[in-house]
Amino acid sequence: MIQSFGRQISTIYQNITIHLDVQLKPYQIGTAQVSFLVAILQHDGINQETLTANSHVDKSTTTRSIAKLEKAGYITRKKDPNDNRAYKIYITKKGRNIEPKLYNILKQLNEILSEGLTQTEKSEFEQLLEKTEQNILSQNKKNKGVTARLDLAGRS
Amino acid sequence: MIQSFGRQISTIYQNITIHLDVQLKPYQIGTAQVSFLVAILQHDGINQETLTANSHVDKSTTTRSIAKLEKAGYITRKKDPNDNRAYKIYITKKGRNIEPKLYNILKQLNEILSEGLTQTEKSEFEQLLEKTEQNILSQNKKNKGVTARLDLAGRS
DNA sequence: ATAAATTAGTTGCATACGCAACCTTTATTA
DNA sequence: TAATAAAGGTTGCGTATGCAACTAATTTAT
Repeated sequence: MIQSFGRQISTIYQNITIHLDVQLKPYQIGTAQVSFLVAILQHDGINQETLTANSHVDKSTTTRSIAKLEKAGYITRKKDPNDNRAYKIYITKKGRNIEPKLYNILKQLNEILSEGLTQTEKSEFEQLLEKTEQNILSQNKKNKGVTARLDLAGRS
Repeated sequence: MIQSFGRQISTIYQNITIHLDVQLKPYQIGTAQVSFLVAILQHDGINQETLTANSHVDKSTTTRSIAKLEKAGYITRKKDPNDNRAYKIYITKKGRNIEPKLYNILKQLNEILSEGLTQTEKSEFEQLLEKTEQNILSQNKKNKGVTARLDLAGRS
């Protein structure tokens, strides 16, 4: 059996975005914005860098996703008075208003995904995903290090 | 705990593409082409429609991904003599040549993802992913049906 | 204190992908 | 058989995302 995990995860991911994009359409945001919006709802005043680090995405992705949330009126950005490079992100009233609807959509998604699984299976699944996530994250982190070292070696 | 499965799967997926894109760079193809190339390697002469159906992607994605594989010289397209609309996809010598390397990359990915899992856990994981995949696929299929029906209702 | 390195964030570029609209060809049906 | 529907593919558009190069501000080192 070739591929297995990778193929399965890819299909699930693509279909999650299809599902969420439909659910989120009334709120004029896309799947990409969800995790950022949730993070900001739970940590009002969080700075962009922390958002990026916690999301495991490229900082340019954060920039663009946050920009979209701001444009849609769910958040505002304010310069960090202690660091003129940095921004802090605050939720707006409009953002706070959709909080319950957003959580509902996410809860539904989880229920759809885990339909037919026992409670034990659900928690097993979460743990397996957690391990897998750590595995691939640390692999990619490792690769970056290797590349940098090779670059240095090339200079000699 | 909000999000859970969706967030985890998203992160894993993104990092799989990062990993695969690096591994596949020497062969001038991207992550998107892998599943198609594997399918063609295993079913020489498969038609595009079947590729689309088995991949659970939009047919436009197939069109573009296949075009890229053709451009890179790994496959050729021939008109189906029995149906002038359809194309059949054949692997080229160049395509057959990278088969072992491709399988190796995929095998490695699986090993990275499942590192530290027991054999039992691996097979559990696969089954859980399989269920999850079916759950979200059938949910999205259901939604399409509903939309279509609503459209019809609207005409009355 | 000043030069060099690092950090926070942005932007251009390339890839990927779904949806809707479209073109051709084939199948249905009236 | 002629009109209509459906099927196989393609293309335009919008969204998402990583990487590399860049700017501006802050730290570190000399």
